[in-house]
Amino acid sequence: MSTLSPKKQEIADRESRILELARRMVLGGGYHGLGLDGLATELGVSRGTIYNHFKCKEEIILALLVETMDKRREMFQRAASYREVPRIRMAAIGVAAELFVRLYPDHFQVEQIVKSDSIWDKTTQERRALVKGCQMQCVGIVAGVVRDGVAQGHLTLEEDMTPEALVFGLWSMTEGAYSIIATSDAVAELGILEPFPAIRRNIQKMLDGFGWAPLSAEIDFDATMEKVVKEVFAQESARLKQSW
Amino acid sequence: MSTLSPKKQEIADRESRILELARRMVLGGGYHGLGLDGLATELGVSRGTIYNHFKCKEEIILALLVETMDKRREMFQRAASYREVPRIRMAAIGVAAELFVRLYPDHFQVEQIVKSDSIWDKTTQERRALVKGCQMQCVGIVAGVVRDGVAQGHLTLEEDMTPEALVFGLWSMTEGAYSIIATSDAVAELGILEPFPAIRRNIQKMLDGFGWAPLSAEIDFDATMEKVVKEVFAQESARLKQSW
DNA sequence: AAGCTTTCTGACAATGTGTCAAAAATTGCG
DNA sequence: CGCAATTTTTGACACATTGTCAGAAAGCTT
Repeated sequence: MSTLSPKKQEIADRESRILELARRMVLGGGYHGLGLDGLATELGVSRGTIYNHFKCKEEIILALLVETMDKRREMFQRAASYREVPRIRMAAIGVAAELFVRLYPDHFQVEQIVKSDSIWDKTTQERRALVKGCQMQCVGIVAGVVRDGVAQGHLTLEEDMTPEALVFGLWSMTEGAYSIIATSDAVAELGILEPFPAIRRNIQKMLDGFGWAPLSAEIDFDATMEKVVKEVFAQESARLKQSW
Repeated sequence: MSTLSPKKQEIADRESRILELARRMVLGGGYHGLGLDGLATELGVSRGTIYNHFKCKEEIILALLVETMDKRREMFQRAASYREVPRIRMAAIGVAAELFVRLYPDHFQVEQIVKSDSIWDKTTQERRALVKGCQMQCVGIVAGVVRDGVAQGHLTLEEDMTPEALVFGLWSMTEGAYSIIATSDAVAELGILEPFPAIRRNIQKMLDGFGWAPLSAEIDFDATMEKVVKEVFAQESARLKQSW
């Protein structure tokens, strides 16, 4: 079981080669940029072979989504474990989210496709469960940090306000912001030359609004986040073209 | 010029019939739910006739987007003119945004499609300009209210923070939140039974974080927003199945 | 090497978009 | 009204793309 036969190995390798190429094609031209014919040709196999790996085109797209979502979950996990007060751990998760979107700029494109098309009908139950599970785990990690903040008395949530509702706000903001950035040049036209710092600031203000101590005015969050980049995400940040 | 000839009238009517039906089809099955063959058949014309109105399928989709965006712009305009302090006018715009998304639930589906696919290449310059213009007008309206808040001393923006950057935050939050709601049942699984009040609250907290007076704790915003619904959007809210 | 199993192939069916010459309908005008 | 000019509509056609499957090829086992 330790080593696969040459043929089996080739097949296993091909699966990731398919995904790698498919990712580039989606990045280039969205849903229609991914053509199974071109994909097969480029890989030096016939179209039928692709269908030995994935039941349909939509399954490939969902597989792409799972790949990056899983990577993000792992980064969130690492950020949430940072040894600091909850509010700073939350900022570390913000660093993770930002690094993620800059490392995998295609992720949001894939996400938009999955949202736009009625893809879910065609895909297998298993893969859909993978997506959902990853999503819920990410939310769970963040909600955990919120809970810690409440437990340590740094943050008091009004009645009928749950940690999850706060996470929903953070999720909305990042999801929306990255989506706007990725699919429109409106941000530049608004005179926002550096969107990422703008997003960070808006998020900080929201957490300030909830009264989560220490407030952003009391701490140099920029320096803190840079520290997180160095200590937790050294490897990832090295792969960025533009420096943090 | 007052009345069109019968034939011209028929053609003019058909254009809106196309859009109306196309909207339903997109709502049903996303990008692929809109089939020009079915569209033509349902309308009792041949496919070629559709192409007399729109150069391609993507143009139809963009036309759908323009229709609803224009409606939203108009609602934003009305909300921003509400005779109150800026922070409440901003809340009125929030009411407009929420009413809009509830009145036109298909809008976000269309928006996702436009974002996912590389649609822009196929469409005409004119219609793209319409979209962009509408977007910018909406942002301009909201930014104007922020400026009023600053001018009246209710809000002080730190240096290198522009009104547009704040609008970007609001835009991100609403865009992201509505997108999450529309395309996933994650919100319900998070135990957020009423997402719209949750969104309102998160937005209020962000504005609180910016220190925009009067703060949400100082005013009964729920009552205020209900008043806006009654006074500014009586007609629209009547069309809602569920009450505000 | 022969036989069995797995994998691959490419022609085929099915579906969908966009085009265009010919047909049909409409309009303008004497 | 009648007829010619113009506009509009039609549907067959060309082309592209996804998914299928019987037969071919390759791999594995003894």
